[in-house]
Amino acid sequence: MNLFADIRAVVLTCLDGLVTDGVLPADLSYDNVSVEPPRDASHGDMATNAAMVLAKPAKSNPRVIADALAAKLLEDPRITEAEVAGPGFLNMRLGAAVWQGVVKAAVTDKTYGQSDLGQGQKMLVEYVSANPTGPLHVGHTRGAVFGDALASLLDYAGYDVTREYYINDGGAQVDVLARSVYLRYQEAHGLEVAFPEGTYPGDYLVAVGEALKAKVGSEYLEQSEDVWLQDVREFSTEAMMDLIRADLASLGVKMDSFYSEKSLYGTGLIEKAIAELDEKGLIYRGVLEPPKGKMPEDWEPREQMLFKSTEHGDDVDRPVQKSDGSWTYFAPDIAYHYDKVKRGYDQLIDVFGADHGGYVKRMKAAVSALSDTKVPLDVKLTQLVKLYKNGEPFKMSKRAGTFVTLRDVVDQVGSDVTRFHMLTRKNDAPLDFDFAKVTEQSKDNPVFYVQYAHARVNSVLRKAGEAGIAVDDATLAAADLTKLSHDAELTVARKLAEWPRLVEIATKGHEPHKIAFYLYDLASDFHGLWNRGNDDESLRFLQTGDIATTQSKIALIRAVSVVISHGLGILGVKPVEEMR
RNA sequence: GCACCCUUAGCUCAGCUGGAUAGAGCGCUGCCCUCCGAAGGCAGAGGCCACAGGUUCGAAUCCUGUAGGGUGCACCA
Repeated sequence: MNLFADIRAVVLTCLDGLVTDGVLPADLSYDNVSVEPPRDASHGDMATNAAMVLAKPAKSNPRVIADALAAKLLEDPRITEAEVAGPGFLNMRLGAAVWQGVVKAAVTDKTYGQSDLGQGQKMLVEYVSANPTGPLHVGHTRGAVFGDALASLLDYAGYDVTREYYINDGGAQVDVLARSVYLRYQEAHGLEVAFPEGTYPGDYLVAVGEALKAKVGSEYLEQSEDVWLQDVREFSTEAMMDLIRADLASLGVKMDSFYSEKSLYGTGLIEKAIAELDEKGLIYRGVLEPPKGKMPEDWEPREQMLFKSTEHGDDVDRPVQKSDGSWTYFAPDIAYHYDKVKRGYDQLIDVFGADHGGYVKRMKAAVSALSDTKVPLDVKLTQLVKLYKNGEPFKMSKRAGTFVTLRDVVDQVGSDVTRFHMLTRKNDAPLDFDFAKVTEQSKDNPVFYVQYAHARVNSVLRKAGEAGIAVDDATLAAADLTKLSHDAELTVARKLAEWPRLVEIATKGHEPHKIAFYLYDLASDFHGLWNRGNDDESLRFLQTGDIATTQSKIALIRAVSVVISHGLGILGVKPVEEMR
């Protein structure tokens, strides 16, 4: 059930009626006709722009159309008022029965708010995809939370979603990892080692070195790199992926698949992807212009194999092979996305850190070329996380020991708080993360504000149960909701009615933060109603001696807790039963 | 030099495919617990939506330009 969609359908039907009446010409497009909540609630419950949108193509006056439309709309029993305002806005008010219906739907329909928007389309969301060379840090955390919530949102809206992690285990950085682990391995054997520039000195590799020792004993000691490198590399990346999987698990992130870059090599997939581009005339040999402005010291013209990405919206063509004939990092990425297309996904989403912003256009160009523009790729960039401690900003630095890992964050503030907080900002805006503030339990902290609302509902249910009033969902579904008639109560129902619409808007924009903001608003309306009970006893949820009224009021707040738990579920946050 | 993102109240930020008098939290002022959890609520003050043009019935929203901030820019991933 989506009330706004329902009323829009009513409006469209009425418009057809106006065509029959000769007020409007036939074959007008209704695409731009919208039905939405007015900015100011005093204008009514819903407003439509139909008359203004159609006036021009119909060569008519918006007010004439609006007047005629208003008369037609009033024939629908749900619409109690239809008033023309301003230049041609049509404001509608809906009867209490409509809002009571919303409450009933939220309590009884387990799928309330879910949508068939996605039509079961196959959607691949790739996120995190951090190099397997160490633990995840705060930046990855934001990408993980964002990607995960986006995937859940799409799932909720009817897409068939796959969550995937791309393991960059094919490049030079895993060789560096292997050498670093080898040093720890030597150390485990009691040797003095130094960590030269270009190796990873992090403590987290100590255990890996010891594990390697446990596995191979002294076999690799005193051996040259070509003997052990491959084996140690595999051993180390596996260890790092275990670490990363555990990190993700601590945040409640569970991938459907891990896709290895290395697995692309030797299968001919890269060659095949490049050949496919070649067939489309998008591969050629050439020399790129030097970059403007900032000329690298060692720049010299080199002939390379290039991808004509400019034909698909990029600014310059991109190299797929180095001058020595080996692949650039871009080539396996092309092959990987080629594989995504071949696996039959209807839409792709990549979640990258902001430092990969320069990579977006070429990736889109590649997917556009490989899918003949049929498969859209949306790239979402997550901006930097600025860390604060006691109000003081501090920079992450491996050397200074202020490198903040995902685990640090989750251990200190918890998964729920981390996730919610990181979703209260648009993905493309920088995020402040203050360790003191995010753990604070007050109105200042949206997580607790929303959870408090949920807990309060629970508290009332408990109290009602103690008083011997049945409040299970079946009973509430049968409650006499006509008793819900006070405007303060209907205001909450109106907010509940927006939920399905909001899900669709957030889904279309790939913007899970809208869910977080909505939940805050809903919680706010609920807290407001709660406090009205202080002054007006008739607005308290528990009405002594009047079970029917109590049950109707509890149905309303139960509906609130249902929607809150759905919403928090999308964000990956657990609704709490009581505050501690 | 080029590309992408950002600029809205003192601070941190929302603002839907363009819609009516631009919203919230914090901070500031003042109120509300013999009453379902005050971890909450109500009210007040506070804005030239960076700037300049354009598009139209109508612009914080779309387009162009300017200024300021962030990020990234052959043979690294």
